[in-house]
Amino acid sequence: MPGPIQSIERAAAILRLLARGSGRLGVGEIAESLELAKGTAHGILRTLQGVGFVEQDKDSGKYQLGAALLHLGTSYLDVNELRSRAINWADALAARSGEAVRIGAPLEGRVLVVHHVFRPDDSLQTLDVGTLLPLHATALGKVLLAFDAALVASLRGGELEAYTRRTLASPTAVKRALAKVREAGWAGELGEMTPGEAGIAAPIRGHGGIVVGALGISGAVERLCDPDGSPKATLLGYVRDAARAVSRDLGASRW
Amino acid sequence: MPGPIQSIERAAAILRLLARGSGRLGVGEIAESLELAKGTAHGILRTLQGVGFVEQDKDSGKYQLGAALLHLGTSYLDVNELRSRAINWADALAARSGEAVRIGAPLEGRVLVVHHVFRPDDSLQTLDVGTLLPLHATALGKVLLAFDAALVASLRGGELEAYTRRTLASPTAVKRALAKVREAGWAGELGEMTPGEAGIAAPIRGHGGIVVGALGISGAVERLCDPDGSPKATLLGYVRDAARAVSRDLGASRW
DNA sequence: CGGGGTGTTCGACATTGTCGAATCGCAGCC
DNA sequence: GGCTGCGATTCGACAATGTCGAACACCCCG
Repeated sequence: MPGPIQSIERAAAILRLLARGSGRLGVGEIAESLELAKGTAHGILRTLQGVGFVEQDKDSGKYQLGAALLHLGTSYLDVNELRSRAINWADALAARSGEAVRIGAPLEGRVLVVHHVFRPDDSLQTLDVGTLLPLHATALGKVLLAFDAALVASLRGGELEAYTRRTLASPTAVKRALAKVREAGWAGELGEMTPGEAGIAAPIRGHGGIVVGALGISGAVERLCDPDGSPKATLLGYVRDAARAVSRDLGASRW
Repeated sequence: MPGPIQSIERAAAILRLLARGSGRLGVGEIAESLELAKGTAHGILRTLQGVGFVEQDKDSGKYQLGAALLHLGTSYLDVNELRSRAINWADALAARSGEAVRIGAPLEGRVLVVHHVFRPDDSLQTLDVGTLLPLHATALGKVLLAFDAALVASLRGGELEAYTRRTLASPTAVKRALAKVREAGWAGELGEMTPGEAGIAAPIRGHGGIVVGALGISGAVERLCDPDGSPKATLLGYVRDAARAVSRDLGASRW
């Protein structure tokens, strides 16, 4: 059995590289980052440009992601079953809880937001669909970690960035937190990603009970938590109910 | 000078194929559509699956677009200068006009929506970012066609689908309409894409005056047009003002 | 239980992708 | 205005890879 096709893997690596940081890189930078010959990198970039996956700035010569990816990304949402099943429950949860709702699934060692319902008020909010959130510092992420040993194994200690003073930044602390999540069946997060913001999430299960995603709300600590820091029981109940409903829709039994 | 890398082009073709229609296809269907050997198609799919660009349904064996594309698509939005420059003007235009605002750029012979501001009311709306709209049946598309001869050349008569009874479905009709758009400097659309809905759009120019995108509003005919079917002068003015402002931000002079 | 259809695997080999070296283009500096 | 340096681009030899026909595996249906 032959392995994967090298040039396609390399092309994908270039696209992922361009999705990080400034998003604009020269041929030399790309070649160096991926340890490729400049001619090789250039050939791949020329082809990616031809198919619209990459664009080159005429002035600086730098490359960046191309427009064709936007359509592909959006088309992915159309076929994503987790999202299809969860949309209505997420809308209902936002209305019921009065908070922003997000649905996440694991991707590249982080949480990919596949659906985002704004908090139903007039505040200025930005859409998170498509963004990658850290696993260890979000309620969604902790849920995904708690029920996926392989995901935990892929998490390296060096990657436990401290976003705030409350972020769990040691493997031991994360491990302990995950045990509690497994026991409780939900995860909370209190000012660990953003100061003053809290989150509550519950697992979404698919066939056979495997956790395929997480559903959660987030908002100001004062609105989501009791003075002692624990999540408000009513909100927690809403989140778990919605997650269970989505799970049933996905074919999970008895969750 | 060697040509593009065949396997990368083929991989891109597979992804585009999966972005159409049902979005789920088997190896045989993909091989047949792209005139590839089944082994070849399978090898490419296996690699795309490995990098997260494709997923395979365990039950049916069908392939579909993968989660990694969502993140790449969203990252594209972050580096898209047209969108970056236009966001605030689009928000302002939505508030000012009370209608939905969209920004589009050409992609694969259609209009790619790169930004969408909802009509500022409580009505249920779906986000169009990432979707592809037809060129001939939308105000955005007519603007892009009017100022891009190559785009017109790529448009085939057979592709002029009649979405409503008012859609311009013949090359002659489209050509005449585009001449008027060039002369007027904006495009309108009246029930040609969706019955009862109208659109008004103006060109966004970049360096050297080249049209790089279009900015437009859309809504019910009664709100956008006078009884005689022409766009309301105030709304048209708002659209042109906003498009000009974005153009200036993009470095176009004297537009 | 057998047949049909689809996904997957294998290995020969022809074609392609890789990469070192050279060239081109452009900007900045003297 | 010319030269230098740096980054993008091109080229062609050739080794490595991607392709594809054939066979196999699996599953569903009659």
